[in-house]
Amino acid sequence: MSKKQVTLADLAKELGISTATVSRALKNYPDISDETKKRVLALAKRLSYRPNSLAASLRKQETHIIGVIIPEIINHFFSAVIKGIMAVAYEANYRVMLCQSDESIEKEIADAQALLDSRVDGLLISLANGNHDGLHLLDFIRAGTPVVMFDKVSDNIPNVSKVVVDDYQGAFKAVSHLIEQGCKRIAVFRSPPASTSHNRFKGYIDAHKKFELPVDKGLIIDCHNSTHEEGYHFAHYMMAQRFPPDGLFSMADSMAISAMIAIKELGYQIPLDIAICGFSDSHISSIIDPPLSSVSQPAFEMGQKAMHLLLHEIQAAKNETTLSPKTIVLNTELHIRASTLSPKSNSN
Amino acid sequence: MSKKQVTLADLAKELGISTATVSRALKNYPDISDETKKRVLALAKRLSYRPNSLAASLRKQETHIIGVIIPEIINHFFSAVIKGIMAVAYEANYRVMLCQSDESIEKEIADAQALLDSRVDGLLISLANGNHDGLHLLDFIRAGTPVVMFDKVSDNIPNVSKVVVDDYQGAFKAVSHLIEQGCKRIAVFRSPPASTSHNRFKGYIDAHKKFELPVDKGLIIDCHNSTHEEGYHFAHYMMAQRFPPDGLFSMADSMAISAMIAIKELGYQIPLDIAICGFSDSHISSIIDPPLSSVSQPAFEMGQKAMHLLLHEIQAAKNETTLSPKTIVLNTELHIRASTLSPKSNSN
DNA sequence: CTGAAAGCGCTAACAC
DNA sequence: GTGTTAGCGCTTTCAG
Repeated sequence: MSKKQVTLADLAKELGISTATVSRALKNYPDISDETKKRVLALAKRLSYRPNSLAASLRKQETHIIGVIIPEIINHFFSAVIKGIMAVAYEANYRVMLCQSDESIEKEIADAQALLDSRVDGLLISLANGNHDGLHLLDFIRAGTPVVMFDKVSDNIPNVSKVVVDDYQGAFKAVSHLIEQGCKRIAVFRSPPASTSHNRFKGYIDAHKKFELPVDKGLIIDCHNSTHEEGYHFAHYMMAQRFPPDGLFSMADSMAISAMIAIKELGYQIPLDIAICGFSDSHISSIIDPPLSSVSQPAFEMGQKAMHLLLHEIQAAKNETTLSPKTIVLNTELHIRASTLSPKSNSN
Repeated sequence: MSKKQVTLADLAKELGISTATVSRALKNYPDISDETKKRVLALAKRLSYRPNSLAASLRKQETHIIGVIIPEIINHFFSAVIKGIMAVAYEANYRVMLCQSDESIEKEIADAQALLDSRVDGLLISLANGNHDGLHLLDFIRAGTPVVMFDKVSDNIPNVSKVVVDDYQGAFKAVSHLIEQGCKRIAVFRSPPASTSHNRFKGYIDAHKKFELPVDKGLIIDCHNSTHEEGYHFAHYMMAQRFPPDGLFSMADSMAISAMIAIKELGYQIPLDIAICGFSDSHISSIIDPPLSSVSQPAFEMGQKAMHLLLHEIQAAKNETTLSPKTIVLNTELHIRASTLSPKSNSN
């Protein structure tokens, strides 16, 4: 297809030297005379020579490419993570092959397989929702390719480092705050099965325990995909109950925001009738009316940290050493805004 | 580094046949006996053989990887485009190498170079801001690697297909609408130099011409990066003028939204004192108060179309044929909401 | 300081 | 239906 590329051999022939020398000259090896180096560089430039990374990768058994698999790219949180990953990757001279599982486990597996076949030097992955433990990642371990998981992780893969936020604490703080504001019946929009959702739910439960508040099972609402549509739908469902909640903890801002819209349409006041707290602190939360309280997560930093970890592991693998797996837990922060600042707390 | 991978040769030796046969068996070639095929497949599975794409790519001179360069990933528009790209790529069994220029021309050039060295089969790019014509892309053309530009494009590269939205019409409709609502002095937040910004500005000017409304140079506000911060800042600047505008056309929703916040804080009413229209129709526009009128762009579709075009060109390049470059222009739609529905139109 | 030669893992003529 | 062989373009011993 493409016009014939110019290769080391072409340069070598033209200069009457060996490809080995040309290769070394281009790579700025110490043992090459300035003279040859200059001639090679000049010719390479003149013929606009471009090294073939494929060939180098095949030979060196390393690609300087890392694979990234995320569930969904149209998502402020994940795009921020990717940005963090790419920032570090760029500095370290690594390229990124990006895949999106679309929350499908099958696609995630297929993508991982393809990345493995591409001989990526490492993999960064956030698991798709669902009760799967990511065992297909063992193929990477077996091949000696480092894997670092972030955000939605699995505990069933030995020897894998992870970067997560403290989902438990975040949820615990959020729900405790709601209770302190006087909420007695706090509904929860529970995201689909994933480590994050699991830990946040524990935080929800434990906050209730701490304040000795009973948990009403009827207020636990399981969502399938954390979309705006679901938030809207479940808000209606929730407020139509015989004893509607006076607080809502939504594990995703998207749902929290749509719920707010639905609730306002229904004629309820926020936070007077129901206080609402989200998770992720998307920029939008501070903008809507009333401003939405939310738990913020350091997405960009998560990407950076994950990539750094991976680079270390790649380095270690090169040296045939093994690092003991690390788990980095980043702090969440509860941003309290009007949607939870209830006068109820006074009348309490 | 990695444990020794199992190769075709390993399978061949174990089975006492040649690598060629193994290769053919795995690829389901017609001229292979069912017997051998079965044996090969079985062994491959047992040893969990994985093909080395690197080697195949080097040999076949095609990688089944496409490069994508965008200015910024934390951006609803661009992530939606990427999603469109990846959806089509996945179906066609292509991988995506993603780069982010961060609106830096130098980084864009470096990324393009790296992608070229990786021998991607094609490139999809949206140019970084600034008055540059993307001439570095000629390297791809020279190498016979197809390029398709989208959104922010350049007209100075011959033989390159493009996918854009009708920025001119979008802006023209938006500004015409503002004028019809009674606005007499319409400020514009002009995004940094780029094809999109250029065309939208033309639409702004021509709408004024159509209605024989003079353009006040003082109302043309040049932004550096279309951020929320800028929107906020320039809103203050704009309203502090001796004759503040009664309309605002912002080339980015981000700025429009922050401007709304600033303007409300200053005590002005929207749209009574000033009507506001944005561009991009981010989900947020329909949520804020008042809902923001905005010009929507079909981002996902843009990604799909661009990838389809690229696939065609890759196919053509393989067949040594050349397609005449195409430019696909997608329609924009003006979503009219409360931020521009001014009572002024009645008193007119 | 430079060259010869082997080989990374795969595919595609070309034989038989 | 299967094997032989020659590379794809690069890096890296090993020799000199």
